[in-house]
Amino acid sequence: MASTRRPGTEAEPRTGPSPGRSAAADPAAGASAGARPTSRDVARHANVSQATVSLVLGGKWQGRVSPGTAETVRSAARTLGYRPNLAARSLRLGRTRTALLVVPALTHDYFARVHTGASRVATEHDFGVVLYPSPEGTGPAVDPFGSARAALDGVIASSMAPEALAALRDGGQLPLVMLDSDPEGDRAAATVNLDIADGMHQAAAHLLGLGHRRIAHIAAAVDSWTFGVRARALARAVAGTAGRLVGTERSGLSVEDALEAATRALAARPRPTALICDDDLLAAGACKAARRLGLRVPEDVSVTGFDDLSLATALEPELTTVRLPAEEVGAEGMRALLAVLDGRRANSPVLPVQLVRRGSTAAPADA
Amino acid sequence: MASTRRPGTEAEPRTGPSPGRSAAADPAAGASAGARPTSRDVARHANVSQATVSLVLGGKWQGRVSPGTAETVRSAARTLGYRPNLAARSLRLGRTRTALLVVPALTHDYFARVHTGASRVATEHDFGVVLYPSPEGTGPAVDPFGSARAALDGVIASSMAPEALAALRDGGQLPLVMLDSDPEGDRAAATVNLDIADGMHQAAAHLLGLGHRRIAHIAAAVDSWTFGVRARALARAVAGTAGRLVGTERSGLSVEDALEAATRALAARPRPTALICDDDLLAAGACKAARRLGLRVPEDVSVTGFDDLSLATALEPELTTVRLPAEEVGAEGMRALLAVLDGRRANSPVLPVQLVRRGSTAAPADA
DNA sequence: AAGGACACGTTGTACGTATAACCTCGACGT
DNA sequence: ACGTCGAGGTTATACGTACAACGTGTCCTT
Repeated sequence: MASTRRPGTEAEPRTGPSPGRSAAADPAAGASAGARPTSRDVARHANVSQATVSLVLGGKWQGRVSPGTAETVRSAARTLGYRPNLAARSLRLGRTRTALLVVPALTHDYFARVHTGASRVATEHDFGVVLYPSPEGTGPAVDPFGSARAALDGVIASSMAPEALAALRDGGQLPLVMLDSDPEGDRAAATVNLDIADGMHQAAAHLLGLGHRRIAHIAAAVDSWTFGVRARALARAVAGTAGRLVGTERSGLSVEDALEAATRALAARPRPTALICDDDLLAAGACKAARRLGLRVPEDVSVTGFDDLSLATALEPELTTVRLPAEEVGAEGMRALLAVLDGRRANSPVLPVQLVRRGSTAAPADA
Repeated sequence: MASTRRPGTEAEPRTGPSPGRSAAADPAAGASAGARPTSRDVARHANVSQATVSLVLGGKWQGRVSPGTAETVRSAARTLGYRPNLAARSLRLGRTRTALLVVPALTHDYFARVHTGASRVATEHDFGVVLYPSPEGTGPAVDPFGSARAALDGVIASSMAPEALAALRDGGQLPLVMLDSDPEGDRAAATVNLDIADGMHQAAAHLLGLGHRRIAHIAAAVDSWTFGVRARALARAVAGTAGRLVGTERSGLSVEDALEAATRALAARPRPTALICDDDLLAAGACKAARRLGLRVPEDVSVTGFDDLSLATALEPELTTVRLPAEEVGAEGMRALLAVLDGRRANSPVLPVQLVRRGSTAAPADA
């Protein structure tokens, strides 16, 4: 009792002439081997209707199709190598199971990791991720929904500037999950944040505990929520202690820029004994600056980074830095988006961060 | 004579009942503001047929639609905020204008740059790129076409191992462009390669020219065409010169692994005076190893890298390395794929590479 | 004056899928 | 003997778009 044969399903009657299709255009037509099989081909092969194929392969056949027929259909699909046409499915369902991930720059290790995490969770849920390499060269007015070729179900945006965010929401009324962004400006359905303030507190406390009293801040000159938090948290962490913030130098997010900024910071007299940097890239530049001034790290000047990029352990000395669970941020962002799309209540976690003590910090010599 | 009014286009006669759609399901229905506008909405707004809208917005209206009507249509589309439904378009056209990019790991700067380049060219041609984070955690048998949710027009694969490549081609009969891969195994429609051999020759010649005679190779323990080329090219470059290859240590593609490998290489007696590394990450590890052994770079041992990652200039001393035009590789790959899809003849360029001399190499002390 | 030829649109499909609504049996209770 | 009911399917759409094929008036040629 493998399959229940039915009459009347053998010859698929074409409902009418099809003037819109010139079959003579394709010289290879006639042989059925060329084109990709459709659900109708599977149906023909299994002696059932296309609807049955859809039911079986869609998993909704319980009590509507007999187990034997279901297995026949699955087997036919397998032998034909059937893969559903995603465009057709998306058109029918109005959903694409694809999310847009907007990041400032994929070449920054942090965002690459965020992508990895988001992509992993997406794959687990049969979802896709398409990247939007954020408006750096093309100007800020690029429409993500124009350039992202895929139809989208939702958006995950990391470290978005406020104005870019506005453009995003205007472009499409899609569910939005924000990463590393101001949780107050809640145009988002959910937010995933890191406890950046705590990280900065840990870094500052670490330096203060070592005896540092003159600390300079190498700040990222990027208009992003996360860097604002870092500056404020550092100010608060130092306030009321024996230490002092003896300068803030703003720098672009590159080693070269940071080298210049740190050189300026180290020109102050009395010289700061520690540089607290907004990013590991900046910390790398700070180390270079120190050494060019004839100062040793950490003996003459301590340096801390932020993010714990792979760079942190490639440098020498290895960077003391604040480790951010980047992949987890991406993963949680995707989970939140999936929850929203399911109509479930998405939580907006704040993930903990952890100072990692390595070789770039030590007690100051003059303490 | 702005627009030619026509009778009979006012009331769009619904061709029949639509039992497949329960309008009562959506409580917000009735008001026309909720849903995304379709080309038919634009047509209604502009008093033309949907076909005309398609012609105008598709740009194929020359001589078929009057300029005035065309402008009316465009204006209507603008005010309604019309965006074509990509799923429907893909279904109709059988093409998606989306390419799959397969890379081993996006967290490696090189591949992030390849993606950037490919993505840039894609955007210029109104194409999309979806990433396939290659089978590292999930095992090598993952089907890229199952996990990539988008329907695809073609595939660009970088540094693919042979067996993974086979799985790729079995999965879908899509045009394939290979990057950094064996040009002989031409299952690909086109290949984009770097002149890796020349790069290795430049590095070796540089060291030999400085007077180095005992050179060790820190080789990447990755089964990839590009690393095979590096090893063979190095052997050839050194053969017949006053220099000698005094050891090859294989290492995983991480700083930690490279540290161990380089430590082994530097344990040889007489000690090599130069380490030539397959990758900047490995070079970073080599520098760490040297310093832990009390050796200075470059005074006691010279180190060269490969790729010119951002890491190269973050280190101190900055790495002498072979610069690879990563973005250009991605861009050329996408151009080649677009050419193939257009039915044009795609060329398979071999891009030049350039040694960048920095601080990690110098003449040996004992020369 | 007749017959194109052209400009400017329109009507009608089909792409492949998912599902609502319908149909056809055999079994079963009364 | 006959309605009824459920199991196990089928038939008929519609999603939104891009054309192929087919009208219309209008002007120009012969």
